[in-house]
Amino acid sequence: MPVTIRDVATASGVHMSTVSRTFSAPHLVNPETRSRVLAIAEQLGYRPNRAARALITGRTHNLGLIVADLANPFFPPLIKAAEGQARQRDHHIFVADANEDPLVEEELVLAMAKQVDGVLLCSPRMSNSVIEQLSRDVPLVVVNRSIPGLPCVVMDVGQGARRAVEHLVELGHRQLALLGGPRGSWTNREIRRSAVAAARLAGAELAIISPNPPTEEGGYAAAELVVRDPATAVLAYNDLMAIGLLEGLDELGVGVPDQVSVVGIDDIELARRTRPKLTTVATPAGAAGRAAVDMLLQHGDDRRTTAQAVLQTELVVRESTAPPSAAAAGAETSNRE
Amino acid sequence: MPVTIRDVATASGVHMSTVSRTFSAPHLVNPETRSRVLAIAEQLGYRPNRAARALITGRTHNLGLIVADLANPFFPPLIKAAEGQARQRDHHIFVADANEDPLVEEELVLAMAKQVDGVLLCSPRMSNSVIEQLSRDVPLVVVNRSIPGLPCVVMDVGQGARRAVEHLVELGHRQLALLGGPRGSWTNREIRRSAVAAARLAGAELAIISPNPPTEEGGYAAAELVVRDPATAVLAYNDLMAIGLLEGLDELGVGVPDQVSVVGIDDIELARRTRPKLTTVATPAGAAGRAAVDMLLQHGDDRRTTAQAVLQTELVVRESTAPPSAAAAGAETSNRE
DNA sequence: ATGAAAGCGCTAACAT
DNA sequence: ATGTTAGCGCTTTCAT
Repeated sequence: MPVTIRDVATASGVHMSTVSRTFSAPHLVNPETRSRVLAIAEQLGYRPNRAARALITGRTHNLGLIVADLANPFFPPLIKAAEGQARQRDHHIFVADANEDPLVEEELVLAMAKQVDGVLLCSPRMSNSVIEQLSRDVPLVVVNRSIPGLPCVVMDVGQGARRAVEHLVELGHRQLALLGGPRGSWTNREIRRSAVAAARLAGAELAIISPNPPTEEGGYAAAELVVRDPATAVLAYNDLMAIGLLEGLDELGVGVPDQVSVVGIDDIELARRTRPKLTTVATPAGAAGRAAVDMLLQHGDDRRTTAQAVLQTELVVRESTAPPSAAAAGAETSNRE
Repeated sequence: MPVTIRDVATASGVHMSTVSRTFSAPHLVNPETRSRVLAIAEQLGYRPNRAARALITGRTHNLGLIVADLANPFFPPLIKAAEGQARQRDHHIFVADANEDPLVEEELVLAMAKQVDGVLLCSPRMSNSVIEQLSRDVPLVVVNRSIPGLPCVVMDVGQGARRAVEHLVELGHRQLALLGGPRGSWTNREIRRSAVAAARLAGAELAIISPNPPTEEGGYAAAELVVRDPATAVLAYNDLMAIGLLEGLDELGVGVPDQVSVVGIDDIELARRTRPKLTTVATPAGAAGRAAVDMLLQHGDDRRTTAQAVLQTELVVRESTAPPSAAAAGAETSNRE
């Protein structure tokens, strides 16, 4: 039923190889023949079978993209940017959701391996060694994680976390809390490391509440813990958690930023729309997606360069941060009511 | 570099075909040989090349899934459910984002055609005829749209819209507005049709504000139009728009539900978290994803049955709807201030 | 139970 | 500029 290269060949009275050339190396075929073949192909509705072609060329013109969780609004902009970039380079992107599960992640890479020219691993939860292992089967570019020897695209969340802490300290906060993300997250470790260092440097205390699911629910559920802590300001692993925290605090009657300041990370679309609007560390998701695609595509030609792109982040101050209130400040000496 | 079936054959001292059988028809091979081959394959890290296998069997064990917009939170639950179902059936799902663009959509289907056993088209923006055309190249299941002769999974949004209108009327509203979605959306037409009918039946007026981008921005931007309209209650094309509208109205100092009631459609996660919590028509996205996968998979065996699954929707009343206020009710006779 | 051979749709030398 | 041939990695008759 599907029309093959052979059908086109017979119908246009040339050999298969000529039809093949018409598509993959047009300049090698007589213009007249070419247009005739093209016409027939069009008329027959012929479409080259990319899978069959890949079997021999070794290039599928497909890229795989695996994300930890499709439902996290941080990813769609990254994915869309990657798709746009890939399209420009005549490639297609197949997305798959790993469900925050390292095993699923691994299985997906293996399943994709032979059908794509490379895989973008976004915020992988697998161990470094598993990723290194996998990278022998298929070219990999890792996003949101740094692994020595592998091409990586990371956002400088460490710098972002530092800026966030500095911002809070400048406002007068001395008791901070960090709402950590999931285990196995490189980003989480980076944030914690920088936040701890920055707090120490500024002479502020930093309580760590961790691990938590990197979701709104996670932030929402953590609201109680935050309230029990003497912290007057909290930095969350990502915007989703920060937003959940906002809701949780509101539910508990704790005013933001009056009683507690909240900072997120990512600057997802929604961060502009909360009440109060969320102060957050903007990460360039779109740029990361494009960079990752570029690295994957050029990595194919030259397997030696394993560049590590570091993208800058930026603190966006909105309404969820303010100086600690007199009431809260007093809590350090007197008891809370 | 990649290890092939031939490598395994030589290493285990049997013929390729035996290795092949070990994987695709284990019962046809001697248990001893089988375990030996399996051991060697494991040790060599052999993975059958699905693409090569597909060339001959005609089945890739991959499914394509194309969504109108990955950034719409309505889709992730559907996608995740579809992936789960596919995994159970030993299939993988490749997702792609059509960017609300019919042309991109078509291109994606064509690109996927030979690499998947079928494609799930979610909320397609293409014309019926284009879809019908494409369905000759690759098995298609359409979600959120009804096309005669094609297997479809639709949510009964018409019934949902009717219930929403009835709910509003029961509360006492007589001036309603419908915030429509994008052109080319089957769902949009269904909603409009049912809402109009239900309003007429109930003796209420229904203004139609359309088309709008089916996004938060779309709803936000429409707030002004809503305020100019005498309507005391509005039904939005989806939750995203309803939430945007909530924000827009808030910005304009219009209280919800005190001055205007708002109803969404979809019941996305976020709808539970807005302030006020959104009254909405819940659509069973997960069930739709699973049903679509099932249809696609059984459709492969039996091309004649083109079932149309209709999934029920349900009105979820939360806090964004209330009786019209005296002030607003008075606006019909006196002038608004 | 296993081997031999043909071929899926296509491309890539190598001829001519 | 075009045809011939071989073969990518795998499955599937058909023999044995």
